[in-house]
Amino acid sequence: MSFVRTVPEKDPSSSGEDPRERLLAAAGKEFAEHGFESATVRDICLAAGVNVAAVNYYFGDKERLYIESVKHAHESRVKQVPLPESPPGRPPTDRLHDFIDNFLERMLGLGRPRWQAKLMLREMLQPTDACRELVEDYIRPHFDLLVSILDDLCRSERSEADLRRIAIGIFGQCFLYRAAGECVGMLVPPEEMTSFHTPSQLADHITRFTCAALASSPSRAPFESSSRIPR
Amino acid sequence: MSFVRTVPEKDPSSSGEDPRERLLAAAGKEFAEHGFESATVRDICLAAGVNVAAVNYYFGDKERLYIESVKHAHESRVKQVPLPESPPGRPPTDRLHDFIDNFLERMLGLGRPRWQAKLMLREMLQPTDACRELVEDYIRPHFDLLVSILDDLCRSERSEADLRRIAIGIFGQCFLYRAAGECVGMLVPPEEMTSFHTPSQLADHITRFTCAALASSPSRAPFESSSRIPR
DNA sequence: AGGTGATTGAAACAGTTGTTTGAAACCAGC
DNA sequence: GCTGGTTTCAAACAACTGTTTCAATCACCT
Repeated sequence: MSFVRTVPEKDPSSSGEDPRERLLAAAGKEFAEHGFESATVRDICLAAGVNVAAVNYYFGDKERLYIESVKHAHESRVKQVPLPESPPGRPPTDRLHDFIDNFLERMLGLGRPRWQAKLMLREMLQPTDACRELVEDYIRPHFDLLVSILDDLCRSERSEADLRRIAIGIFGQCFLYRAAGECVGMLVPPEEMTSFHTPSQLADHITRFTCAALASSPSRAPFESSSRIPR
Repeated sequence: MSFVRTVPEKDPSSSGEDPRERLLAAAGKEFAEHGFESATVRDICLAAGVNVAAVNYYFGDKERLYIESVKHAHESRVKQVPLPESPPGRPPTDRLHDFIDNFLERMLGLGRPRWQAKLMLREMLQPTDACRELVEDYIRPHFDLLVSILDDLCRSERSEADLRRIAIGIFGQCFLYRAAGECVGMLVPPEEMTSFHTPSQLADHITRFTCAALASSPSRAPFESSSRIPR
């Protein structure tokens, strides 16, 4: 069932720390789950174990609480998971694999708190004011690193624009599993899901696929649209 | 600004037809824009130009109106845009291009009503009961067709599982532009956006990229992870 | 014309929303 | 003990939510 809302329980970890911090954490989870409009301050305060008046006292109103919670999730995410660092001299092929593996692990891995990634995903799909900041601080460094790896990989034989397009394609392949993973699970047999679509298997596959495409030829071949079908 | 809600105006096209139909159309737009919980029946009825009591009269309650509007959008979408049909004898490479071109045009093209695709996207990201039906009726036929094209393309030299993984990768590349297009626009220079990331340019790129990867070698090479970096 | 059932309309229902209030409780420093 | 400021609390606020009511209106048949 999908129309029943899950009632947030008082988080056991929501005791001891300062209430402002607890509010930020609880708000992040609730906003990630329900979005800005549908998440209620009462649920957030219940989960944080504070009185409803606290959000007004510490943040003024719901909107500022939202912005602060997005920033907070974002910052703690950056601290937790730094950009992948490959040792110098490592071949570009392996550096690409390191990058994709790291990226997928962060998006799909079970270790980290899921709601942080979910909150950021929500921002990307329905951008609010927090989005631009998010992209510049968090997405772009990854993007630039990926582009530079790809540039090394094809020994600077491709244009910047082409590299960016390829990088976006790699993002997209990772992205689909994070955003629409449940639907992917409906398209693929279950046993295949657990054996062929784990983060590490996927990293191998995407790396292999990308390297194969880049290795084959500089830019144009082998496809050149022969005749276009009218749409 | 992103926190201000747009007030739905009475749609000029909402006159003449039967109110049940107008409700379905208005509901689709509102649900696509705001989601199930945040869309209000009053806004929907205002946009449809009917009384609030009509939703109870025709559908019983908000939830059944939602399910019917998703189905309705989905059905009219299937009628409008059939699967791409390539003439017999057309080489697999071109059939792949036809497919991707058609798929991208449907997701990004300006001709069709945007909210229908948006409503379906919303279902994929946060599946409700309508999702499974949506995947089976709408996504899977596309998916199966793509897999069969890929199978022809590499002359059945790859396993089903491998083909499915490649097909999902293609979906993902198209998907990213639809779901997070605004963020892509922040990563790429504006002039590049209009000249390198149009649906038809993208279709060429993705087709070329995929063909290059498939052409290079059956399965394993050229990447084989040499040494793994611990995460 | 008159009657019958389907449809519409304005108003009201109870419950929830974000926000505010003003009095308690707390916790220093004296 | 008391004092002054900070923090918490239950209660109330007006606005909005989905839903229901019931009389008014409409279209159609005899």
